[in-house]
Amino acid sequence: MTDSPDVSARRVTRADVARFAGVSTAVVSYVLNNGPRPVAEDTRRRVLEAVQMLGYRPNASARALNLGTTSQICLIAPGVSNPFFAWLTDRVEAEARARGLSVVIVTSADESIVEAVSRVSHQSIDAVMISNEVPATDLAALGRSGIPTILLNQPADVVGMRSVNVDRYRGARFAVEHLVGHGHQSIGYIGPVGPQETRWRGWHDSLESFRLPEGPSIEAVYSREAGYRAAHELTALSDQPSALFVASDELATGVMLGLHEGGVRVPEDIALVSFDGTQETRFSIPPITSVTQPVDEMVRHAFDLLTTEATSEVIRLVPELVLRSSCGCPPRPSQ
Amino acid sequence: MTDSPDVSARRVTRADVARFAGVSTAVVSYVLNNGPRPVAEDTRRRVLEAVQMLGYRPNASARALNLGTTSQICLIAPGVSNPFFAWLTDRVEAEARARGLSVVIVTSADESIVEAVSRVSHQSIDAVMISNEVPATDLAALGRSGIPTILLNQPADVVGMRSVNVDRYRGARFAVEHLVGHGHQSIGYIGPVGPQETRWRGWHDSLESFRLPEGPSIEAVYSREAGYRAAHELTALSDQPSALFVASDELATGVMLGLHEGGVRVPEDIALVSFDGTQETRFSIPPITSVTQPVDEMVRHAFDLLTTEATSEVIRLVPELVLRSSCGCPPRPSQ
DNA sequence: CTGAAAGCGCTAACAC
DNA sequence: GTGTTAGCGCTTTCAG
Repeated sequence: MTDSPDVSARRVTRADVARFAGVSTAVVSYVLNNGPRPVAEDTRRRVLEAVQMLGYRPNASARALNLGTTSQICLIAPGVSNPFFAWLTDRVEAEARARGLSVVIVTSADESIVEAVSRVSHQSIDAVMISNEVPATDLAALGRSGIPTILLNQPADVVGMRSVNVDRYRGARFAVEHLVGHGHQSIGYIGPVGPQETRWRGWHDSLESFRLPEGPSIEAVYSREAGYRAAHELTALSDQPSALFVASDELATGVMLGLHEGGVRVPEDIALVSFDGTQETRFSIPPITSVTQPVDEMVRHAFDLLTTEATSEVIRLVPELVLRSSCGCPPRPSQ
Repeated sequence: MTDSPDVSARRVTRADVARFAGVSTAVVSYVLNNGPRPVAEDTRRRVLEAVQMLGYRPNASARALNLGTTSQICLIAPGVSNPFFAWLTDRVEAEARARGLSVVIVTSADESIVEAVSRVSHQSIDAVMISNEVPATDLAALGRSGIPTILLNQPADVVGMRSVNVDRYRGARFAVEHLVGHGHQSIGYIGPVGPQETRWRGWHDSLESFRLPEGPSIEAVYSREAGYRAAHELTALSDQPSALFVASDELATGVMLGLHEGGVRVPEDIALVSFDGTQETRFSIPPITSVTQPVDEMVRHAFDLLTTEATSEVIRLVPELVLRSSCGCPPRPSQ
């Protein structure tokens, strides 16, 4: 009646189960996989019993080898300490689980994306989702890996590459339009700067459409630190903007502290809108108005694309501006 | 000179490489694995060239089947949206990568840990690290999975189970001692409550040692929401404590907002110390004094334990109180 | 409804 | 220094 098998014993295989149940190995497979051939109810029971008794656990590697599929996908991301990627990662894991897949995570904060991809290509993985921003030059190497790949949260459309992302340009415009709509005439920007940067461009073009002067634009990479320093730069400026569009929540966290230390109050002295819409924005002091990414939807689409024939399909979703206190507009009570 | 192989072609195997290079499959293995037999420099070059030409990528499943090892470990955690687990996950991934392993993540926020473990046990995984708090009843099932397991960040010591964690009890005492040392006589607690809860006990016992009355203790699960609500409960109390020990950073984030809304200033009206020491504490407003976990060290020990003979070894590290503004003591300039 | 057997792609004895 | 070959544990076709 001992149900915990000897630990030191050779691992139980399908052959052991077959022997114990008095059937062939094929039947064991039929039972365990519910097919592809039918099995008599009685036999099935015997097999299941043997499995129990022996404490048999199938060997996933053998199965993968045979089937040519591992039921594992890989998520490449800069890391999960950034709350947006944490959010994304949690959603990817949940969705994968719902579809019977598991997720291998690969962080590529300090190494090139090519190396990350190459590392992944040495594992047997059914598909890869890349949520890093991939430099154009690395794209070719990426495609050559041979593994079905889908770009997640990647701003640029890439030829021949499936991609699910959010229209950051429009998101940025939403933010600026909202601020302008509430009377702001001088709107600054903190984040990656340049014509390649969709959020910067959205901010820039939007101001142009409104024939407003371009507020100060301070370059910052995606980190709390960078936001913090940028805010200090900003408060040192002679002409302060009345509002600020910050390219990510993570940045915004740092910006808020920097402004606070500089004696600049949000939203009284400066209105602030950020981009991402993670949990942090809800519990920041004050809570931050943020262009919120439809992460659930994005992830669902990504998985759907995986089971799709089309080799090149781009899905672009529209983010939504969620109002909280940081922009000075009366936010809904609890958001 | 076309180096991108036909996509629709059957995947190239080691046999193809061998044929192309005019050697046996064994030699290909010897080259690719740098052993176990020596290979003539010239032959090696030919093989490597063939690999290049054919775009050969080894099949990890086959390798795993043969070797009985996958070079994958699994990290079970409640999820990465909690900044502490995000931190932990990033460190685990980095350390794994440094050791040539990859990590599959399994989130078990909404399912029982037993199910998570069972799911993991159907994958071929070399080892599992569990950073959830595992109910005692589930421990047996866990051990029976047969996969080398190590408890990460688990407060309780478990017989026959390797474990790396932090002395939360002492950590909590550090927090309270610090607050008492700075004149606080009424110190409250927010977090999981009860004699099982090491942080609660640390707070409780510490007050007892100082012969101080027990401040208000408000139960809260680990979420920003819960912290937020707890803070509102606290501000509604007739006798406010002058200081607060909060069981986690994530909770603290919510608490800070709740206090803010209740018109209670930190640290002027109430000093606050939390537990974990994630990035968020540095960029909170004000920055939060926190009992900081030695995550790097913890993770390194965990991996070391994996390659260790000892089946039951417990490593308990000591956290460190990192001073910031939230407790009202003059913090070092930039921490 | 059940069984025998041929691989899946790789590693590493073991021969030469 | 190189080649032959027997598996690793599983799935599934093809015969019964």
